[in-house]
Amino acid sequence: MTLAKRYTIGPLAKQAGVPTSTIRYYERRGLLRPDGRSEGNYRFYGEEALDRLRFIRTAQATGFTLHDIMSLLDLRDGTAVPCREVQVLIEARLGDVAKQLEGLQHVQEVLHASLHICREAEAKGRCEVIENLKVESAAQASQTARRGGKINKS
Amino acid sequence: MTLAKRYTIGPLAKQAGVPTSTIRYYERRGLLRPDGRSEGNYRFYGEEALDRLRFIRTAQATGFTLHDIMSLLDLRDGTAVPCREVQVLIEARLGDVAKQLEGLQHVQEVLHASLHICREAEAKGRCEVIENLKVESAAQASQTARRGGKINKS
DNA sequence: TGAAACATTGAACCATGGTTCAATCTCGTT
DNA sequence: AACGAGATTGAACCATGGTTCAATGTTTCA
Repeated sequence: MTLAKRYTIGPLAKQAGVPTSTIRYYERRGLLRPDGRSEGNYRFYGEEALDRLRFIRTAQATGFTLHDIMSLLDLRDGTAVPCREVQVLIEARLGDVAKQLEGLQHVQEVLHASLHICREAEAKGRCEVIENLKVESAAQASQTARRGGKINKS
Repeated sequence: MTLAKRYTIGPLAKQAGVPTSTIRYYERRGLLRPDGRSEGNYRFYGEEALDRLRFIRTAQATGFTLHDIMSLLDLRDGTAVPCREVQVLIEARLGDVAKQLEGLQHVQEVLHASLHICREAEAKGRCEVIENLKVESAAQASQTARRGGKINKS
C-alpha cells in the first residue's frame, strides 16, 4: 500500500497555487473537506485533495460556478448517483457547454475582426473598431453568455 | 432633419431588454447618460442611447467588465481615438477567450466521454463515469481565466 | 377629477467569490 | 524555554453587477 502523503493547508495551497484562505472558503462552501485533523487541530489533506482542487480550478476557469462544480464533484464522488441521473446531469451540462462554446466563438470572431480592422485603421490614422463593435452589437438580437467566474489574477 | 425619437427610461429598457434599474445603475457607473430631463424630471434618451446600451450588453457578453466598457465608450466618444489602447484591450480579451475556449472544449470532451461510458455501463448495471472524470481532471495542469461577467439569465 | 401606470430618489440589500483581521494555538528548531 | 512560521476561528470586509424598497412625483386616459 502507498504511504499517503499528508499536506497541511499551507503546502496544499502552494501546490495548487491558491491562497489558504481560498481553500478554507471552499471548505465552507462544501467543495473540499480535509481528510481529517491533526493532534493540534490542523487540517490535513491527501493527494486527492490536490486533484480536487485542480478540478475545481479547471472547472472554474471554464465558467462553471462553484455551485455547478459541487454537482460535478458529487458526480465524481459517486455520491449515491444512479446512472440515469448522471446522464441527465451530463446532458444538461453538455447543452450549456455547447451554448457557451458557440457564444465564445462568436465573441472570438468579433474580437478578431475588430482587431484586424483596428490594425488596418491604425495606418490610416482612423480607428473604426468602435464603429464595428457598434454594428456587430446592433446585429445581435441579444446574446447570452451564461456566466463566468472571476479567477485570481494569474 | 430627423425628428428624434424620445424614450423615457421604461421604453428604452424594454427596447434594450434590460430592467430600468440596470439603466440607472449604468448611469451611476458613468456608462450612459440621458440626453436630458423632461419637464417633470423624467430622463429622456434618443436612439444613440439604444446603441450604447446594446454596445454595453454586447461588450459585456464578450467578457469586458463595465470598467473596460467605459474605456471603450470613452474611446468611441472621443474625437481622437487611440487605436493602440483599443488594441491592447482587445488582445487581452482575445487571450482570455482563447483560454476559456480551450477549457470548454476539454470539458466537452470529458463530458462526452463520460456520457458514453455511462451509457455503456448502464447496460452492465455499473457506473464508471466517476472514475473517468477523476482521471481526466488529474491529467490537467492548472488553468487560468482572467475574468467574466455574469449576465442576465436570458 | 381620479385612478393606473410609470418615474424619481437614496439607501439598503443580494449573490458570488473571495480576502483580511485579530486573537490565539501549534509546530519545528535552536 | 523561547522564537518564528504557520494554523485556528469567526466575523468583517471587498468588488462586481445589479435588484429591491419606500416614499413621493408625473402622465395619461377615461
